[in-house]
Amino acid sequence: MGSVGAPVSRRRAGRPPRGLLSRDLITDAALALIASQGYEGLTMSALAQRLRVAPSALYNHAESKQEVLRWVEDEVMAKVDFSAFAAAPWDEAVRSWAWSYRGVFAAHAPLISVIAILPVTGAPETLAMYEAVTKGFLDAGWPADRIIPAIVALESFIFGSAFDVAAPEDIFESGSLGPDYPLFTAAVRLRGGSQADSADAAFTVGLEALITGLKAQVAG
Amino acid sequence: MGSVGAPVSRRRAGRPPRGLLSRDLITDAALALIASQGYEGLTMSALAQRLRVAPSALYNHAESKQEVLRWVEDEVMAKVDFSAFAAAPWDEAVRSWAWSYRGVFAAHAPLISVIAILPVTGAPETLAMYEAVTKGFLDAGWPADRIIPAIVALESFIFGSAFDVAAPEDIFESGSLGPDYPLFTAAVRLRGGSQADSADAAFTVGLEALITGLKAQVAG
DNA sequence: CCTAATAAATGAATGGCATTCATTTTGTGG
DNA sequence: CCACAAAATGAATGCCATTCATTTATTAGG
Repeated sequence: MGSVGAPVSRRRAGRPPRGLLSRDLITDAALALIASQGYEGLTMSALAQRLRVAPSALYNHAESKQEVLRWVEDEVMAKVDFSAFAAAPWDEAVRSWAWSYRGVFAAHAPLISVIAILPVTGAPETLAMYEAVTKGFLDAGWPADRIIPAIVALESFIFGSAFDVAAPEDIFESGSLGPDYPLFTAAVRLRGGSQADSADAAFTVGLEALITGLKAQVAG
Repeated sequence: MGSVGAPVSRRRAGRPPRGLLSRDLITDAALALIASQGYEGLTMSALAQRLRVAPSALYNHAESKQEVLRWVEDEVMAKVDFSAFAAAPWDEAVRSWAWSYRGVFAAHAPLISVIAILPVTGAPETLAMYEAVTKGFLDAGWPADRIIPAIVALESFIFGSAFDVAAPEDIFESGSLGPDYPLFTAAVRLRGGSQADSADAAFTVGLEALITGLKAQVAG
């Protein structure tokens, strides 16, 4: 081994004695990369470099970058806390789950456009969440045929709201055009606090409205 | 294809007698390209080809592809119908606007991640919509400081739902893992009709819940 | 224990992409 | 009329995901 100081001791071609890669190693490296460089930094080259491997080696384990993204997705989904559905009353459980869900995906916004149209097949963490949520609805007396639409509606709101968290401070600044839109401009001025606060406020408003409205639908 | 005559009569270098490009021409070509090839097909090369111009020529008019996307965005936003806010009662106006909004963006899902965090500065069509919506809320007796959060909440739901429209038929198919998640699998089976129908059903459920819930908040 | 098949690595392409730049030509303002 | 700005071409550039031939090691079968 490296007597020479070994700048980056090259590995010669050929299968190494013990495997250097696996789905888990790749997924972990991808998550670390995303955490430090964001989704822009997630390239197959960067991933390979972090794993001290040639980029082409990744393709012995993953079919494509899309597949790596799918692995990341399921791992991220596992961070969503749905435990409240096992214990708390329905509205409290929905509230707790939704806030956790939004928080997790606010840090992974680029995944949303992928995840929202990705079949859950082969994503056990995702399925575990849906199972627990479904059970929570059933236990609260929901008719089975109303559950999936309600979950989808909540998820849609959560995904949309996750984008909002990343919005810049001046998202509603109309600039020089302001005077042409006086009512809107005035309403925007009434927002207090930071963008994070505004996003939280909008999320609260929407989530509480959904909870109220859904409850009313199922009661009626 | 046709005869061999004049394959693509090359234009020689140098400024042409009359300009071949403009913001409007580029935007229209981009929209046409998106309509026929989707967002994958929207490349600077393809755009240039459609405009019968070299790719580098585009950069005399647009700073980047991102800028072209911003032009497209405002054009797309202009298709959203918010006219109901001028005449109809509040809930009917919200309903009409939201359905139109979702419909427009279902065909432009890749724009959502851009638009959701893009300042409205310099986007007159977008501002016009916000102004009309704000006026509709005010006319319905909403307190000014509650309007923006409510609009943001509705928009979040609309954006999230627009993704859902493009979801594949088998999005909730758990495959071989099915038996491990019996409640969820059973609930999914109760969905009738196509994915489009399911998406519509979820949108109806969520939108009506939001309308009910928001009305309750402002009344209370 | 040998051997054939398979798995997993390297490194050198490939082709597509957005973008830049030198160059050429033309329109325009002083 | 002339200098400069504007708008085109075409040839790079560099990054990216992905493929392929090649090499080496492990493993399964006889």
